[in-house]
Amino acid sequence: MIQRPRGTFDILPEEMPYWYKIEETAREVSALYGFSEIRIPTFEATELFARGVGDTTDVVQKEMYTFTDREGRSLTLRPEGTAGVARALIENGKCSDAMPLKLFYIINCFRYEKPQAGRSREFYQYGVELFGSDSPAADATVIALANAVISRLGITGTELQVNSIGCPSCRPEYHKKLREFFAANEEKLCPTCRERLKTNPLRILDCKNEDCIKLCEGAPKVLDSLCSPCAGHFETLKKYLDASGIAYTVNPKIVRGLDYYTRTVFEFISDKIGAQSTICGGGRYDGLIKQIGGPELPGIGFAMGITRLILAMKACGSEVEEPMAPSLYIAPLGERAQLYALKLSAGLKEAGIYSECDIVGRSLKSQMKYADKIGAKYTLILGDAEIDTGRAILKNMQTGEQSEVGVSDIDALRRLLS
RNA sequence: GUGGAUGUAGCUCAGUUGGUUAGAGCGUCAGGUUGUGGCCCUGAAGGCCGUGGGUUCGAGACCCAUCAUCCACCCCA
Repeated sequence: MIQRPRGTFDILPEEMPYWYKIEETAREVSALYGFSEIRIPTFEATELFARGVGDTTDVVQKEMYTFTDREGRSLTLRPEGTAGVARALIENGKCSDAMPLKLFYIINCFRYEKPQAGRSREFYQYGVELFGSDSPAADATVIALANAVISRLGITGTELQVNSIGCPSCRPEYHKKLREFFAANEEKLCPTCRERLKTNPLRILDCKNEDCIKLCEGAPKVLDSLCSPCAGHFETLKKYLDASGIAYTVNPKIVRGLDYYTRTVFEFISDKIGAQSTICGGGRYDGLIKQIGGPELPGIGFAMGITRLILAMKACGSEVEEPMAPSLYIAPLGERAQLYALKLSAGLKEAGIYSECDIVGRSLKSQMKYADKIGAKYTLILGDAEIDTGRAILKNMQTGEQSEVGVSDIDALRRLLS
């Protein structure tokens, strides 16, 4: 038995209603907000992610599926969508289009991580990117879109957390202050945080270690260290969110692990799906396009983990479409009837009626059982006598009622069934 | 990458202090007299007991390794 690779999963037919609902909702709401779909390659030049996502990040350092192709080029299975979308815009000259550019995508991504509830090595995300506006109104729009999708999916009890992590002009200053603060208290930090002190001191604020949490209480706050444009941006965003009636809490501890984020960062958190509780994560990335070789072009976006959405939908008892049940099951008896049944079934399908017909050669009793199991609304019993007379028995599977109907007129049959 | 728990039929699980041919329920398939489903009854198929070593006269049970799954850390969607 050859098993699927670790961290991958099969999406079985019985799960599809959830996927359909999410994909339909994502497309519908995106369209309402004026976002168009884009599809990008599954793999890209490794350098795109190294430069875009940032080569000090965990994602790039230890989680990428990188390989060399037959010509010796280094390629990487996309670990996220934003860098690829940004690349596609630059490469296709879209940066000169009318602004803002509003795009969404539904893709699979790959990260070499240890699997856990809500975390797999191949995962799916619905993401949205808005380029060409540095106004907090863009931030508010994107957050409103995320909020609308989540609520339309019937997911309740989520919390929106927002924060600002500053920009290239004020963040270094804050980093310096943080570093100084923690360096003075280094012996109180946990081992991983001592490591973070060198790599990314912002992350220390998010540590779950008790001693670190205590120490963080006295640490300089990001929001106090923002430059005035960043502070203004954040204040205005909050005002817009308030005006839109979108509830949020400010969490100065949220820090995104991707280097391209600037200013606004946000997460929608669910308390119902285990430790991987971020259902949607996003933020502003004003430097990204420039960073990967395009013009100066601000942007903001988010991504939602589809399997996490499904976990949350199930936890919330969100309703999804039932699988289609056939309107009619045709039970042929014998060779002649089989032939006739296939023809009849095809005719009904042409008329837009979902009908099933035995193709296994079962006994009538077994066929009845099967018709019941698949939820057929009616069953038509077809033997030699019926073909000769052109009239057969139609059984209503709910009431058990039987009546004789003509089988040569498909239109008449269709009317009977609907 | 670190830690904890768990691997017996398609699914959910039993399996006594190690002891003959490995069990149940659900599901699947077939029957329960002529061409009629749901309930009920009968029967069948389906397991190298995750894999590889070891201990033992004897291992599904014990030991070691390995793989996988789940949970948490980490990270993130």
